[in-house]
Amino acid sequence: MHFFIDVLLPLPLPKPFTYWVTEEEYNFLTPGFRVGVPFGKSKMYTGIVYAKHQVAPQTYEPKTIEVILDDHPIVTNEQIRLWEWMSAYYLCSMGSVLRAALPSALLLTSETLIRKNNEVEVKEDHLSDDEYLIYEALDKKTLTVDEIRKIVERKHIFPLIQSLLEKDLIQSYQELKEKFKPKRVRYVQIVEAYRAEQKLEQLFEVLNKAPKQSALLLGIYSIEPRLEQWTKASLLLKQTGSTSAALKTLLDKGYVSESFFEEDRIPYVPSTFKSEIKLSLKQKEAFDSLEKQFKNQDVVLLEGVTSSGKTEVYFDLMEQVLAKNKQVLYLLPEISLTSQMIHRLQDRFGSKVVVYHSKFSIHERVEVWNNIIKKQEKAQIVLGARSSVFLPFRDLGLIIVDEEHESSFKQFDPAPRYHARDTAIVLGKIQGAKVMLGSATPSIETRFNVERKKYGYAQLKARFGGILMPRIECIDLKEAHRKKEMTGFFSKELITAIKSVLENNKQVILFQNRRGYAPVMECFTCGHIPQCTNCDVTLTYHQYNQQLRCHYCGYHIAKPISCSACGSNSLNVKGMGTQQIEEQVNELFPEYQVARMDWDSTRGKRSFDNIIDSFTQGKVQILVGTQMLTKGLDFKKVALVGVLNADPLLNFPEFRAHERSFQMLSQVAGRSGRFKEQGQVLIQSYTPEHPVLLQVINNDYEKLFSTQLRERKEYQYPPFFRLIRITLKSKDYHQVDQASQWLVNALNLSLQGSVLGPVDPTIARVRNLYHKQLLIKFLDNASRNKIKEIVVSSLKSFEAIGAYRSIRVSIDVDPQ
DNA sequence: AGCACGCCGACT
DNA sequence: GTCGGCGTGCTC
Repeated sequence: MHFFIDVLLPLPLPKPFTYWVTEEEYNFLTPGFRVGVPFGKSKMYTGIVYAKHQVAPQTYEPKTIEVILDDHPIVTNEQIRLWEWMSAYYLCSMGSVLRAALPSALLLTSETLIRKNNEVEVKEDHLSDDEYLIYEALDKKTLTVDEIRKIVERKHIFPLIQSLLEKDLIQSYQELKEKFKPKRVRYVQIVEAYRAEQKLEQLFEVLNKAPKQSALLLGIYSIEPRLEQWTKASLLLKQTGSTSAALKTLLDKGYVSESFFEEDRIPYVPSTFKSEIKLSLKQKEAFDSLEKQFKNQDVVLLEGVTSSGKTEVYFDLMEQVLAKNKQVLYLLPEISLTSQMIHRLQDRFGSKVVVYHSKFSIHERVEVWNNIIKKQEKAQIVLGARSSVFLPFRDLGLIIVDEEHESSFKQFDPAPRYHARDTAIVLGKIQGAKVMLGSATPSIETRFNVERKKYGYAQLKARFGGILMPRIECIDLKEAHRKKEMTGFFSKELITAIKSVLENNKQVILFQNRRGYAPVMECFTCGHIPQCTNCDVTLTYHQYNQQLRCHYCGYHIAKPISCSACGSNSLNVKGMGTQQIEEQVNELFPEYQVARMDWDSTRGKRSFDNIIDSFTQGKVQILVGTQMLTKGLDFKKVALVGVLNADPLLNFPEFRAHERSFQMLSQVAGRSGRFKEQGQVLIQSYTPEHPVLLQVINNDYEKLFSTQLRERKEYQYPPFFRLIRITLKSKDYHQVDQASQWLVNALNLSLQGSVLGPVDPTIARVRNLYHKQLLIKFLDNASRNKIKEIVVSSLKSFEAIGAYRSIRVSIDVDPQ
């Protein structure tokens, strides 16, 4: 009898790989176990058991597995089902899904180590210089391949190692390294023999000339009078002000013993929730309506304007699910995961909340993973960014997708290019959990699904505490320029409004969308703008380090003094970056403090929190920033929001541009007047009569929705049509040009001309690769599976063409 | 994804 | 000649 397992590897392979196992291993293993398996020439990989069977492969001889890494499966069956859906829906390999799903610390790979063979005598004159160098270095310790590379300062060292192996002078072996290490904390206690009162007194006498050691013993007693208990060493040292040297002496003398205990990296946070906080009438209505909707629907949209207190409604809903002892997943876009939000949730639910997102260390992620799979109480609520849909939930009762319309829920690169909201809905189906989508400005797709009764609907239309919606006005930049009423980027009206707000001791937010307004350097003489050498983009000017940078490939040069095209010295910074706005604000309002917040100025989480703090505390009166300041933040004293130019947003060449503009402007506007008084919003634009601006001013989502539906239908876009975008990349423009034409033709044979392109994307060359895109459009009610089958089979024939072999293909289902 | 292999141009 | 570049194909 033969026994086999199919193993998923974290590589973009088309299917699982089969390995031999023993009968015992076969009986022990189930899908979801981690195994270490040999793969390729020398590598060892971590894989996940996908299936087990007794069918011997016909075309190859399977290898045996190296090791079983855990005593229980670390992936649930439900997760594997979600992975299967994702791989089929987003047209990517299971391996890519696996790689995205597991915290990297759980995916160990092996390292090849080289050691000296001491059994064999060496005749040194038989060795080349480099060989001798390696051989000598191995005297001291075993080396990794990388270390050897450094020693001989050569790139290709395989021939050298090969030759030494053949002479039997060295041996190579593989080592799997566990990356995750539980945090171990030192505890101490007085040894049993000295715990009795008498003995302890004697001990103090013995130590009367060692005051530091006595102090430590006293310290142990004062922290934990029950001497049979353990005392945390770090706490003891801190409270007694002792050094670890003194403690070591006590340990060496045998008066004290030590032990290490595993401890969580995620600290315990007590809940400070006071149960008398009750929902307002409006909130209660929304809550009841949600409950009612969930009786018949698995997915419900809660449409609630900014400041309406959606969060409190979520919290009460979560409370109900927790009472049934089920888990809750609370999804937020990455930029909304601010400490403000985390603290609010922890205040209410204490240590039941865990946070999971990209800023977490790989160790913390594994801890979260383990706590969830073990269904620990301390991980009952997961607050996380899009990748938290991959966590090993046991018994999920509710998923909340807040800011449901946010495009950052869609992963762009690398595969799997999944949308966390849509994935959450599938996850909800697999887990039997209800899904709540929350937004002030729902995506057209979601709102359309409400319309056609696929989703339930509830709303919360009044701002909490009866705060009025802000007063929004547009300022005509054409007019302002004609009347010569502009100072830099600021119209007269905006300046007056800012002045009046500041004089009333209130705060101002100035919003600059980044799109289209990165600062560049331009030559006044010839008009040349420095370009990236690897990509078809202009280089962006960064003031803080005086560099020109490419945002696509990272290429950078020092700020040039003269123009590289004509040699003149008349180079100037152009474009409206937040930096220049900040400078102009400084000139216009020198007596007030300005802070700037964008991806350039806000390196790291700390400086982000610092800026937020100084603004909330009123140390700063004017905040200039990009969309990152519109998310998950609550400022009480902001009376005016200024949008410096709405046009690039409105004119962005993308079918969602109007929807996006509405969402962004509404959200920015919502920052104004969050407390008692009505806020003011001023939007500068060259096209103040633009329909979307009117919709924003009137807070008329319904109008936006109906207009968008009409346009989307007419131009064949979601939600009526579905999109799949295929991008081909190659070093050779002609090759990619021909190849993309071939692929369009091939696809159109089966898809009756519904494939558009190929076109050059806005940025046609990135990292020296030329891009071509094609777009497949198909009716929403067409057979999705059939179309995807056609795509897959066409790509298979494509890859079989030798001339196109070096072309890289990526598929984006439901592109943003 | 690695990683080795094979073929090519640029040098000591 | 040899080193390193890059394109190609395979991995149970």
